[in-house]
Amino acid sequence: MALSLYNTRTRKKELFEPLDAARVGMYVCGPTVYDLAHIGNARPIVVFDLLYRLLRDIYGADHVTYVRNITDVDDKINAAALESGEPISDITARTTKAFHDDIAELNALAPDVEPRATDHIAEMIEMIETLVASEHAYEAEGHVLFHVPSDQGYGKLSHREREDMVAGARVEVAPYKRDPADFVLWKPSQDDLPGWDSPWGRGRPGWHIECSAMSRKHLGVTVDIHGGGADLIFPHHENEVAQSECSRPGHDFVRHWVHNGFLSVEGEKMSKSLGNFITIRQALEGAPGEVLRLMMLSTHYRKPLDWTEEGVQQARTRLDRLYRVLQKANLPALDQEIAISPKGNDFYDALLDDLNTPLALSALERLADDVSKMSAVEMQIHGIGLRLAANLLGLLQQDPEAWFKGGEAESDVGDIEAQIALRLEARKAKDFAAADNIRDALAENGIILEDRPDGSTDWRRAG
RNA sequence: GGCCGGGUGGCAGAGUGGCUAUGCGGAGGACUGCAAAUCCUUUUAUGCCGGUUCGAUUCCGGCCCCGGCCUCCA
Repeated sequence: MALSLYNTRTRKKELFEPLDAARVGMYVCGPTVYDLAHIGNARPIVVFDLLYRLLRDIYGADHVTYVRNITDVDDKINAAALESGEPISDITARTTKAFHDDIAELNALAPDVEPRATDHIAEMIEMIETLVASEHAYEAEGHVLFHVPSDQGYGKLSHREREDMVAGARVEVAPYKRDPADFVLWKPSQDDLPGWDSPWGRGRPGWHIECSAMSRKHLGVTVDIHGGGADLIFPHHENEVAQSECSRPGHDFVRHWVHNGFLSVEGEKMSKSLGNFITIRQALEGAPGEVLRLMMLSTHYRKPLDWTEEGVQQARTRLDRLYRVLQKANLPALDQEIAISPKGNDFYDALLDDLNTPLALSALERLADDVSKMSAVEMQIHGIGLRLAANLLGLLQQDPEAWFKGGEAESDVGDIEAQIALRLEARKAKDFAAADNIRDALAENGIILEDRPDGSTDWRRAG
């Protein structure tokens, strides 16, 4: 079985065939660094991280290049700086750091290249110049605009007719536009805002041009996969296609367009006005990153995902159960270097089928169920398979002991064990009231006891 | 209005033209001093109306809802 992916452009699930299996490229639209990332931002991070892991597994880690940009020049950043007085460079540096910290908690691997828009101004200007020279773009009042009617193929990604777009336009059409659908490639910048010298005067790039320029620079004229949230299909990705293909006629910009569905919170669209905006950081206060990751993967990536407190709890329970099997299997320590692929089973096939993670998870849980019923020797062997499979999803990355007991300060472990010893003595003396008091006191501190059949007592931290 | 997704058991969420995942939860039982964990058993579903078919949740048509996008929100 081979990997197939849904392609937004053709609206079909297609066999994924890279241009060159030795150099598979994937570009994903990264964050604009003006504020903490929210759980909606986290979805594409997790989805494309999974795709990255899968591609590495299929083609070899050295043959896949994952590029995810950082947008560090944007009007929203300017607005944030104006409001807080914090220098723009401080905002972008601080927010980029926070972004990295947050998504590391979600077990997202770092991309191979993480280009910044401000490091690629020259490439953008060059592309714009090409477009102007070929009359796909024009200068007007210091702006450079892409002339949409000059692109015969415009609309092929989002499947929109130009007339519809114009009719539905909700923003005033700038008077200097030749056509209402024309969009900005370059715009003049005030002295107090970031700007770069260009053939059209001091200015800054439009939103869409950066991804076109950076994708080409780091992955070539044609890239195998370009991904992002479904809301980017139009206008962002449509415009990227226009710029890229008109500046290099005869070459496809992207072979497979992959878009993840939107995320809502407790049934409502996440928005600042509704007050249901959840940052990754806030979500991490309520649950470990792996739980959030499992939650993300519980729904197929193209479907809407409703983020609920109950859903997070369910994910936690599911993950606990998997870790319990791992704990029981008593596997040797993690060694990522020996990671072999769990190919050729229901689990892997589910992932190959357009990243069907809910189905893959069900296969994983069936496997876990089987493993938990095996003999100790078998359990070690098949337990490793279980862990490898989960690792492909970016799950079960921790040692089970650490999962159940880690977290808070390690210092009180001795105290917990002392209390357990006291309780055991009380139980031996049939003083169950005293024993239960100890257990209740520990429970109040988030420590749950589990008596084993052999008479010993284990403990774990409550989620 | 245009385009795109959805409507599955108490909840989450897949597959599938007939054998009806998986998880969470509920119920009963085993184990336990009692719990916790584990194990066993168990309950309930395919928005509405037609059509195709021996048979549809799955295919087709219509309808009703829900959500997203429609120029800078992942």
